[in-house]
Amino acid sequence: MSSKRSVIELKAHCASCMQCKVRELCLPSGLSEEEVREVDRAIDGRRLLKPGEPLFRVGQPFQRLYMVHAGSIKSFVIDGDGKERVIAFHLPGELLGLDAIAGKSHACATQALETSGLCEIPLYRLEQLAQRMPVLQHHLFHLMSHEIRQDEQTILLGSTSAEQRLATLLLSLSYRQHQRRLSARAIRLSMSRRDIGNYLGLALETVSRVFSRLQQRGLIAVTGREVSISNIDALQMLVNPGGMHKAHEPGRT
Amino acid sequence: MSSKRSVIELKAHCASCMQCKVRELCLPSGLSEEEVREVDRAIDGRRLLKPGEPLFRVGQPFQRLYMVHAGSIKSFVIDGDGKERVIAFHLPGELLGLDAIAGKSHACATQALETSGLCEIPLYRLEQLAQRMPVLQHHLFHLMSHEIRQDEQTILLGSTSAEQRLATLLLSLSYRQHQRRLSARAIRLSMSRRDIGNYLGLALETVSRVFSRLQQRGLIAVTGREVSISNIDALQMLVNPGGMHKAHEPGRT
DNA sequence: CGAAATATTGAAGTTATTCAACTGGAGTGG
DNA sequence: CCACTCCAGTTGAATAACTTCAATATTTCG
Repeated sequence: MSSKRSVIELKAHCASCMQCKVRELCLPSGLSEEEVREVDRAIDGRRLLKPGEPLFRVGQPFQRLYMVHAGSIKSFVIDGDGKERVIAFHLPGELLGLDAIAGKSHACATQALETSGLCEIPLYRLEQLAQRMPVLQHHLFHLMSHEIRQDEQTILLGSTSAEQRLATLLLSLSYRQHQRRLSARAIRLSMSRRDIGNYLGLALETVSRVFSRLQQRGLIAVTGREVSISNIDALQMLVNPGGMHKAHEPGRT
Repeated sequence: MSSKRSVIELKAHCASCMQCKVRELCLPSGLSEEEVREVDRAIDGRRLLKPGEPLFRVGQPFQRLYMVHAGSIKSFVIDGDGKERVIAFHLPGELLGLDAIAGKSHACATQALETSGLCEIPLYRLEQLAQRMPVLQHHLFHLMSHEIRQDEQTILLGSTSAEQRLATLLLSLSYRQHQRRLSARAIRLSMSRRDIGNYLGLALETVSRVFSRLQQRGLIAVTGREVSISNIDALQMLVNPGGMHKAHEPGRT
């Protein structure tokens, strides 16, 4: 049973913040050993999600934040026509639920794209800790600011072509893998073409066509959900013609 | 001199947080009188901007947050082709610069759409105060969460039609005016058709055409930058067909 | 292996963009 | 006070981009 094996793996990796791979991106960033242990104690649960399993739903009362530990998660809403609209894809080290602090209940739903592990942290515990730890308080502001920055990047997709949108997504995934010490060239997409379309505001057929076009032009190599970036500079140029400065600092997805 | 008169008005209104009209939306929200006075003392300047005047630019080192006190502000970036892409319009009571905490420098530029007043608050002062005032700390998280929520709403525009996009903007402006105890029906747009297009990801001609179409169908009445919403329910239906529940809680712009 | 889900590709149809002409109001100067 | 200019906005016609519908291929998984 792959699920059982995953649980074991998860327990091994996620037993404590001290050994966590995404520790630097996560809440403990910048804290002393003792402080990390305190944060660790504030975590009131770990969850393992199977592919497609929901984490929380729209309107569900907000209780805790979730840190992605492993795997990947999509957040989305369902519009009046019943059509899904993806807001973001979340990778390990990214915090979920930040948009729910303001409204007391979740504004979007979340679902695992693959087997994923998450750490659960009640907000009130976090606020208590932040009250005593200026570094943690600042880091929380930092994390939220980062989220805003990423969302702004995503907003800008609205006024770009289909090719630019997909290129932006690929570069974002590439950059975030790189941040996590994974290959910046080889990407395994955990989401379907439909999810990508829903995220980028394109029909899934358009996504498929753009993949083909980018491959034909030699920018990427695609095999199903395996994408290899052959010419990262050309992709950058596509996203931001008149490339300017700025070596590498795209956004989340 | 309209500028001089505005300065006087601004000084009168903005001299202290205690009498500020947007106090409930702003930082003092939920604080005791004494605490409000402390926040007031943390404000290290007020600025008056004339129409079109920039507040900060992309890449400018981040130093302080700005609270819109009066008027309206747009935030935007310039892409590689030199084209402007508007990220948001900000009304009184909204905090600017939150996206810069993470990157140490501003990710977008800002500019006044009309004569506008702002309060400047250094982040480090705010963090110091939040360290001593749990309510303020929580309110800051709340404000940032709200910003994230709004940005998510804006992201969703990417997958909608031109009509839905414009309707969403109008409803957002309407709601925010309502929040500020102004008319929810009569809107005076402080931004040009071009700005609206850049924000919505549409050509300015399309914006103009959609205004005309919505007017023909009796949903709104348009006279230049004066827009009156005639049928708010129909507008809601346009944005969210299969209207569902949810009386009134759209987003920022 | 076979069924179901996912992905690709083509052709027709829709929507929004672009280019271009025109309107109307605000401000300037004769 | 009117003519002139400039800018914002509107409208039309042709074009380009994306979507939709439909058929086919491929992968996944029980």
